[in-house]
Amino acid sequence: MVSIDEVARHAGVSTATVSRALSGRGNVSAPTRARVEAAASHLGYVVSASASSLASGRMRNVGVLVPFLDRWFFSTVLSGIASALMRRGYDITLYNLTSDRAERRQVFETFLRRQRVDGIVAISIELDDAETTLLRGLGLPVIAIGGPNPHLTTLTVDDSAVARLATEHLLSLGHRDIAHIGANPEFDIDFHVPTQRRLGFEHALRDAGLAPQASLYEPADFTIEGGFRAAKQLLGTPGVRPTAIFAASDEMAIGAILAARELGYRVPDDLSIVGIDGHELGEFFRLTTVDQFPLGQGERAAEALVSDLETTDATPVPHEPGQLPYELIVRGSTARHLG
Amino acid sequence: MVSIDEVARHAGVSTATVSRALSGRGNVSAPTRARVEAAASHLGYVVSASASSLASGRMRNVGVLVPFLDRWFFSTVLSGIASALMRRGYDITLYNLTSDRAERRQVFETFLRRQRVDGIVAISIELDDAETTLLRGLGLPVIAIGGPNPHLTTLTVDDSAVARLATEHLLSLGHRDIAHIGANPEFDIDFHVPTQRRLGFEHALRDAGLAPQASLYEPADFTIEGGFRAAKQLLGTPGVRPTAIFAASDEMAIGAILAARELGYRVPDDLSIVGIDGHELGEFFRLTTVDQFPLGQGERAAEALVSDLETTDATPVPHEPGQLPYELIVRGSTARHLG
DNA sequence: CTGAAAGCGCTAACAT
DNA sequence: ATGTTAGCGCTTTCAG
Repeated sequence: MVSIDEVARHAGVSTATVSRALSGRGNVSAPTRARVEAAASHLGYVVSASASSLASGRMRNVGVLVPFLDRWFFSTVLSGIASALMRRGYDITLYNLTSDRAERRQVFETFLRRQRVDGIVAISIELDDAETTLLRGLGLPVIAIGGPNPHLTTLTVDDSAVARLATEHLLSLGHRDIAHIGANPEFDIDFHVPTQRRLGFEHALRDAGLAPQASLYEPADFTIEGGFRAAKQLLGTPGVRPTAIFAASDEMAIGAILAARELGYRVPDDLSIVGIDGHELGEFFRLTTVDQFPLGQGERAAEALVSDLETTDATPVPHEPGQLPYELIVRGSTARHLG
Repeated sequence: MVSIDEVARHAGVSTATVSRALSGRGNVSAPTRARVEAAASHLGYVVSASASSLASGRMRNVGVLVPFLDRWFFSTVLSGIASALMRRGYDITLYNLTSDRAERRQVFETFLRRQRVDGIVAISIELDDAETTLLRGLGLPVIAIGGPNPHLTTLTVDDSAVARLATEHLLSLGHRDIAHIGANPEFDIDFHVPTQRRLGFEHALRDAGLAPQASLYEPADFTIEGGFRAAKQLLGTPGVRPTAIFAASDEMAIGAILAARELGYRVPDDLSIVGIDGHELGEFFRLTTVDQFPLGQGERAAEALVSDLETTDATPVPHEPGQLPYELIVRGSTARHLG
């Protein structure tokens, strides 16, 4: 591997100047910089990450914490993060936090403490107190996406407002018996996103003078299959039949569409279905949804972190939480209820 | 950050001994090692990655090249790689190779040359010659998954055999007019996987004494939507109507199932459909498929790479290419054709 | 604007 | 089995 000395020799300057010219920190005359750059690219020189990091304390690397790699939402956010960081010249180190407690501890106690990263982006991670403490103890800037964590700088949509918007869309179409597929009100108290969406749903109902009906709740796990099962349950059970379904994720909404079809309901004629997220398959299924632009969320988070990192001020830029955009996208899965 | 000196002081030994005790290289008496470990964990010491790398030349980090982050197959393979590497104590840095030529060059010419990784796993990347050369020029062990690249050590299923198996399944059920959704025979010559699958399909047909019929080919892009469109086309066009569809990916097969339903065909009664991959939604759609166990592929590749890395022999373990397992999973999307 | 030189925190000979 | 010490390749004062 060609090292900085060779470049220095070729350019007829000291290694210090090469370092300055290539990193852009410190003053170098234009002609000198040009010579150095020429020599570097001629020799194919690239700064060694470990040597540079050791000397400077900067890693040019950010860690990303994800709970799942193979779910659309997470991989899409990750994709946004990756492209933004690459543009800024940062590497990205991936930490897949499984539900295995021991493995998770490992990540916090060992992997993240190797001083490999300048900062961390955490995607929709539900951290327990011990983990939050360890994370903060790293002394690194951390930006969380989704599911507000009071102890971390968080970038998130207002999940409650998003759900309210989706519900109000249904209400404005004349629906009154609206079912809810999503959080289990009994067990999911710790999971912010599902719960916030459920609360937003109920909020909208109450604002319209309607009381939530217990029989119209069906919990599901945010997958297509889960949504399918829940919708079958909802539509198959005798009693009050919903004219619309609010699904707390697009994947569940798609499952619900499939279930409705299978039972012989026409969507949206017999049943309206709305989702949340902005899933790539939404268009294909003509799904009305509230898009939260996950790709953009990833990009924003990455850019916020990098600004933080590259801001020399002692005071980091304060990010006001919760102000991510969302938008109702009306497609073909919802229609007026003429009751 | 606590450094090695503090640990040495606490344990009453030299830094060299601490290094040896913690890394497991070199001899340390059991009691000394215990003291060192106690001191380290007491102080919360973790070796600095950059210092260790600079001194040893080992990074404990592998780079992963992926073309897409948000497609099921790739994120599943990635997931397998991540869990295997984490178990072995390796970090993983992610390089998302987009189709943007300039960005790709950046990855090969800068990112990968920072000496941040000990080795590379490339998932189904179609590399041009320049890129292959740059990759080999890194002097790092590289393992590719999928789409045999003659210049790289490759782990891949025999895509042609996989496709043949899927096709033979249909033939054994009595189907004769089998449509093909997948590679575009004219334009996809450079893409190994689609092409190999098409060849396997044709191979099986010929072995059964059947000639491929041009009108039963419909190219698609390996997505659900693509499969949907292709199937509509195939089933809607007057002329020879296929009794079965071979889809070169599960996602396209799922799209085809949806298209068939929409047109009023019952699957499998009126039309059999088979896919390839082992997609997580396969069970939900009762899709007959040939599973190639992508999670396991990722794990295997990671483990092969790590063995390579940790083998002191000059001669790296030779991996015979192409011998990954696959298995026909018969579910409900295929049935006998009683012609 | 540029150079000399002292580290950054660890590992790996080489001694003992 | 353990200690001593010379780097690893860069960045960053400090001088000039």
